[in-house]
Amino acid sequence: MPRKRLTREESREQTRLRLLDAAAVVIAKKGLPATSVEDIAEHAGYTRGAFYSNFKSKSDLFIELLKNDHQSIQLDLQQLLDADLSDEDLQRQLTQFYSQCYRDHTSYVLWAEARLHAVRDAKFRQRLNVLCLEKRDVIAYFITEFCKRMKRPLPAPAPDLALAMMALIDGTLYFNITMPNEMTDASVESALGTIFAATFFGSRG
Amino acid sequence: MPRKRLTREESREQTRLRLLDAAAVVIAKKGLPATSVEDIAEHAGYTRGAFYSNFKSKSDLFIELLKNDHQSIQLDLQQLLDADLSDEDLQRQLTQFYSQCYRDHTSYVLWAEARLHAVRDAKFRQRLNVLCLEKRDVIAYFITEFCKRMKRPLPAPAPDLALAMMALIDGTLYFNITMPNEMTDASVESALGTIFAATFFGSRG
DNA sequence: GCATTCAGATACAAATATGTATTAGAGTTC
DNA sequence: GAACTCTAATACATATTTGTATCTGAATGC
Repeated sequence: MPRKRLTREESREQTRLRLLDAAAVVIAKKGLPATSVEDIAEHAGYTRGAFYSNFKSKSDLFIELLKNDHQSIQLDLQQLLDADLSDEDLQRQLTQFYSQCYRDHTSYVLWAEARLHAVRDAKFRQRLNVLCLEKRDVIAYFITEFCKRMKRPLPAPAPDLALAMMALIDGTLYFNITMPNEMTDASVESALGTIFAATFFGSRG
Repeated sequence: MPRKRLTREESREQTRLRLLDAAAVVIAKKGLPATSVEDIAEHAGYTRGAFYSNFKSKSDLFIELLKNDHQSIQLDLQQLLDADLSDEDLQRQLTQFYSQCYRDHTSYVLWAEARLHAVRDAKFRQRLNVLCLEKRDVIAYFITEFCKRMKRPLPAPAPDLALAMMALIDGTLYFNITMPNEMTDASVESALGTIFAATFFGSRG
């Protein structure tokens, strides 16, 4: 198998990506603080030299990792909300979206790590909040439009509701991950569905 | 100032408690994995010798810490729910309870650490789930009774709703902690109040 | 008050982390 | 293809952490 000869830039980019991928796996597995730079480099098939030549620090790499994940989530979500679906389809799609988006738990754990890290590191917190608020805004806009379409008043300020929904979904998925027998997939759907419907329809739909 | 002469048992118990208190502070500040046994001992005014003579491991101490916190929360909550308050008072008290219970952030952070640790450590997860489910049961029972009193059907299985509410509250408080300007105390009250009311009253109360 | 016992300090050995400084080797330029 | 340049490996010096093994001094019991 003839291995393609890479240009310097290509090669560097490949290294970067491999380091990022490796970091996601290792950090999800061991946790951000317990993950050494060497762990990441080694798992990617390099040495620490490669790491320090591509990133300033572990924190630096981590925020980039989150940004990438965030962007792909935002894209998926935006796409879903923009598609002109019937209410029924939309609800089904949204439910599916949220039960899939953390399917392998990696992404969930990374964001949980991030939240915890943010509590302690003000600079990191600011950068993370930017991402969270972007997500909030997409959801808030959707909530607003949805209520408009349903000809119902907003039951509370949309941005507040959006953050609350993010909280609700994330926390519920946590229970789904750590006690799948107590919070089954069906329970997630039922609980979230009930609360969504009650909040935005005013009664069970 | 005549310092009381302590018996061996008293002295040992004091050491234990001091280590636990110190651990809460340091772990909340630096995070569980980043906190060394030495950090804890030193902050309590001892050396590692004292630590290892009182606890098997950091994980061991940590679960004890959580148990203590859990017990005091359970007690407060139980007391609140058992008191025969008017619906209005109860709602006010509950709101206050939840905005106070993480007042200094320490407790919140410890539970966040615990959740993350639980994702990775199966043994720890089991022990933590016991605590979570105890809390869930108290809340589920309350939800059931409340709906009965209101003569309303349960909108979904009470245990599922209880976990969802725990998720909602915790996550919302997280935003309140990390972006207090975006999720103000007033926002917390408004968002939680709206969702509670919608879910359990079927309309805004 | 002397011998005993136990809480906690001290000493030690092994492992792991970090960041930088230097080096080797492959890509680039002409 | 020779000089150059950058990526990533290697070497190094320093700092932490861990658990255990041993020691000391203060409570206990006779």
